[in-house]
Amino acid sequence: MAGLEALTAIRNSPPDLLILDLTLPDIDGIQLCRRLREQRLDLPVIMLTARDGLSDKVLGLECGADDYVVKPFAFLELQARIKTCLRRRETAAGRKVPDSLNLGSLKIDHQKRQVWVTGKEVELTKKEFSLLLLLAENRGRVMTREDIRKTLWGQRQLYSWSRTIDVHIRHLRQKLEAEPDHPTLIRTVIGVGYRLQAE
Amino acid sequence: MAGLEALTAIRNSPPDLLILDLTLPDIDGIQLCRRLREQRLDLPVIMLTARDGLSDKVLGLECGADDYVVKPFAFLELQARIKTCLRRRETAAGRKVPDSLNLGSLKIDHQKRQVWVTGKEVELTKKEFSLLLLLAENRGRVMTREDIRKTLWGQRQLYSWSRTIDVHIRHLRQKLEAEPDHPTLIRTVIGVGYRLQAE
DNA sequence: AAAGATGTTAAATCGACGTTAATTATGATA
DNA sequence: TATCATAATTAACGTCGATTTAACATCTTT
Repeated sequence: MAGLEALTAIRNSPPDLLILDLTLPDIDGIQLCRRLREQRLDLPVIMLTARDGLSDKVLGLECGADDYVVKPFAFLELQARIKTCLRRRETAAGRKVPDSLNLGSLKIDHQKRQVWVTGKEVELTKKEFSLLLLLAENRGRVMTREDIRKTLWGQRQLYSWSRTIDVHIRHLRQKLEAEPDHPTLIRTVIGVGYRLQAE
Repeated sequence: MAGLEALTAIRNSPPDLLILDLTLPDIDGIQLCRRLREQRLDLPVIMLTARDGLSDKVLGLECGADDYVVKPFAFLELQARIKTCLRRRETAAGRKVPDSLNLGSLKIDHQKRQVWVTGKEVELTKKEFSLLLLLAENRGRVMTREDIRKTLWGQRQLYSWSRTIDVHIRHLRQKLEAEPDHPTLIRTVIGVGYRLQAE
């Protein structure tokens, strides 16, 4: 399966774990992994590759993979690593990540990537959803523009003077706020960033 | 350090991450790791070992280690794996303990960038917040105008005859003091600077 | 009282954010 | 591959609040 195809498929029905070959036809595993993270799809990823070079390993892990297995590998090892990954996710210290967030009138389903406001479903684009999720996961705390840039855009540069983030915020407000021009949910913290009002 | 010793030390003050050599004097790394897990000490563990045998790897991961690095290893790889482990922890476990300062009636939450006086939230601008934070972090001590200039303005020149700092102090007092004209919280130390009254 | 330091207020300047529409990128479909 | 719809980004400008300046007042110390 090609990388881009995979990305779509993953979004539509996220698997429990992803084993990713570093060499895919169109975009490589690292790119794919990065994209996943940028879109806040935080499923466990195991990188699988023939390359043994150190820089590959480091790159693989840096871009957000959870683990790395070099080909040729023993199946038992892969199996063990898969187990570890899944266990980690589950136990993640007992508090498993709830796949739906309820914040007053706002409800977010992490897995299905769906959002409701006062019971009515709202359609968000990819970027909008990622942004909302970031804010929601850190509700109450201010997310600086820098935080947002790093998380949603990663390597690909987004210049600091760009108004892209503002535009997405605008769209979110239009879709989520009762009065988009007097936002109560997504607050601006001038000179710093945005904060989603904690319920 | 021997394994049993370590176990006690870890219980007493759990580190952020554990790098465990598989070969320790009394009980080996795998044993130690198992014990940790039995005791619900869920800190990230990276196994470090000379043995490259498959069964060791599998054992290591099975017993609850988060990752496994074979000696001799490149420091960069270890570094990358450490990063991954910690990142995973951060995102999985969600929020860390917020570092909030409590100074009598004044409460400051660094993370949320919020400030309360006698339980009521007070809105501060960026400069006001930075200034307050500087004073609060050095409460009891006098911050000279020089200190303040260096910290809040850095390179960018702010002439010594400028009244900017005073104005910000004024604003803080208006927002924080019971009687802004008779400040008790932010005291002036003439000829030197300002001091935030230690609790 | 004089000099130097800080306090105070309002006005000027500056910069951050908001907003809309146009443009470009993306991805699906034929 | 060409086409089309939709999403993401850029450009351009508006608005408003934050920060700084200016001018003068008041306090402190000698």
